[in-house]
Amino acid sequence: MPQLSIKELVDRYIDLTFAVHKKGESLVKEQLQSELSNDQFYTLKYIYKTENCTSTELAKVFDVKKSAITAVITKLWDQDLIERTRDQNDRRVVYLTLTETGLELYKKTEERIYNLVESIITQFEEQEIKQFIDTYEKVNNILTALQEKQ
Amino acid sequence: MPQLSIKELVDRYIDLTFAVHKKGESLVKEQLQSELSNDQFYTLKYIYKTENCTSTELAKVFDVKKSAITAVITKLWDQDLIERTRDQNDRRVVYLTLTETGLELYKKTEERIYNLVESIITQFEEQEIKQFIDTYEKVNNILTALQEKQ
DNA sequence: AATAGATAGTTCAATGATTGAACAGTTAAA
DNA sequence: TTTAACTGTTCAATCATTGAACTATCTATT
Repeated sequence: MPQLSIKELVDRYIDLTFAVHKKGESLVKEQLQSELSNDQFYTLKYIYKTENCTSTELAKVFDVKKSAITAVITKLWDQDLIERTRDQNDRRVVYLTLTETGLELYKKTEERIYNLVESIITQFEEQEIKQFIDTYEKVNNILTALQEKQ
Repeated sequence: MPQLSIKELVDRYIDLTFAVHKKGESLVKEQLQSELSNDQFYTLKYIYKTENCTSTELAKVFDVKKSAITAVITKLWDQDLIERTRDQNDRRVVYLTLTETGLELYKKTEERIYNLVESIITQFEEQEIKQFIDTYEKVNNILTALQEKQ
């Protein structure tokens, strides 16, 4: 049995990250049923999950300029899906939260994504997928460290 | 020690796919040093790796309309990075290949990406990362099957 | 052979997303 | 108090993507 070289591992990793992401995005898109774009969904999700979420933070996480975030936010705000609240101590800062409508739409679509991912994950032995996600988390930490060195 | 529920696994998986992809894209972008956009790089890569690559295939893999691919291809073609060759048996079909310049640029940037990914992968025990990539491959296969059902 | 339908790829106008630069308002530091 | 830094917005310019119409070609049916 031939030993797998580092080169082969690297190649497979690069190809897989691309392929898995593309297919995932396309399946997520179906679940959103044109009510939201993928990016709009991820934005709602991030705001929902994050205490005191700001534009600056979103710009960093989504890796786009702040003016792009303003556009995204304004579009969601126009649809009454999110609220903007000024920090009373630092009046430059605007906190983003979901409105009731926004929360409802988020929860509804989130559930569809959840079901999709669950249907994938439950095809594995618990031990295998748990190990996978643990390693994935380590990869994420390594990437974070690499980025901060920058 | 509390048992990890499916719900927690699903949540972590969803968050990780998003986070890892964003950070990866941002690090790849640095390596490309504004000579190519990420999508241009992936396009060159796909053409390089694929025998008899066509627009239709690229549109499917990148999940965009064929007119978008025409735009991408034309831009690379303008820079003399790729060639278009008509199939002599079916004259509707156009095959895409890298020019010498395209191949050179691809190889140069590919090497930088390779070094980046290698520096991540070699932080793991070989057994752990090998297992990770095997499971990743299975995830990819499941996604392919899901997409084909569509 | 003649026709109709499917397929590969392109064109082009319209739409959307992202950037870059300038800006207003606010805070922190010297 | 002045200066510098920071948060977020505006707006014009740029770039990517779509949708529809189109050309050229091939396949299947009669």
